Amino acid sequence: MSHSEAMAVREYIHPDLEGVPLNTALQALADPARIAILRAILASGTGEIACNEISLPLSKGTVSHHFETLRGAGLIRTRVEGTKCLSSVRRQEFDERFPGLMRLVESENSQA
Amino acid sequence: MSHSEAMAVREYIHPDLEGVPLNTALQALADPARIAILRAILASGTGEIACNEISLPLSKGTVSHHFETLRGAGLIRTRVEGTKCLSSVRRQEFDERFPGLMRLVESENSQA
DNA sequence: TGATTAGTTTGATTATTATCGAACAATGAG
DNA sequence: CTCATTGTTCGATAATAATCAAACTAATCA
Repeated sequence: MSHSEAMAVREYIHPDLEGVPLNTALQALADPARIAILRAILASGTGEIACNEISLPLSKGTVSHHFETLRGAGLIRTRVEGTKCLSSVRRQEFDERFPGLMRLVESENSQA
Repeated sequence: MSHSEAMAVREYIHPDLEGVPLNTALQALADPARIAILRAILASGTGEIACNEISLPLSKGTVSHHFETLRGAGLIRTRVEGTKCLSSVRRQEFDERFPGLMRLVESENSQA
């Protein structure tokens, strides 16, 4: 492909929270791996985390899939930074849409 | 079987809410049919409902399974009343364990 | 330009969950 | 006792969802 041609820059779709059904949010949260990802982001100093920064016993393809699911449910926002993609929790928006939900994820630190 | 022999009376197991992991609760709630059942109970005048009183496009075997799942997650309590089994929402206990969750189920009246 | 890093996508496989119909069990009514 | 009602359980199937490995894309670096 020529150097001067238009090159599709990686772009992420972030849904409007108002359009996210409760069921979608609950389904996204009903997986231990995704809960672990959310907690890792929340626990990070910067509030942002890259896919490969979180250590889960999963292949990178699977981790990418979980990030995608969280994104689709309006739980995280992802931006491109060089070669990596930093994700943050859409805390305020999500809280407005589903009050109390994220707080539960945050406060439960025992089991899955 | 003789009339005087011990007859196993239908008995339901209701878990202690403290022992219910967040993940179990979320998974139980991540199904439109179960959300519909909870809403039907909450909307009923008595606060109790029998399996067959709720009209869903599902076989009775499947409905029974969903009630069982809700029971296992500590969301409902079921008692035997004659030939029917009346289920109610364990509202207060559930609210103490997972503040805000049931409220979301209750307030969302649009989609799934 | 070539190599490296980070993540995505695809295709296939496995695991889990939902679902049904039919058989079964318990209770109450005739 | 026999029948009707209400659920449960079982066995099988269908539909989802999770997972991996490998190929691919983009961006940076040397």
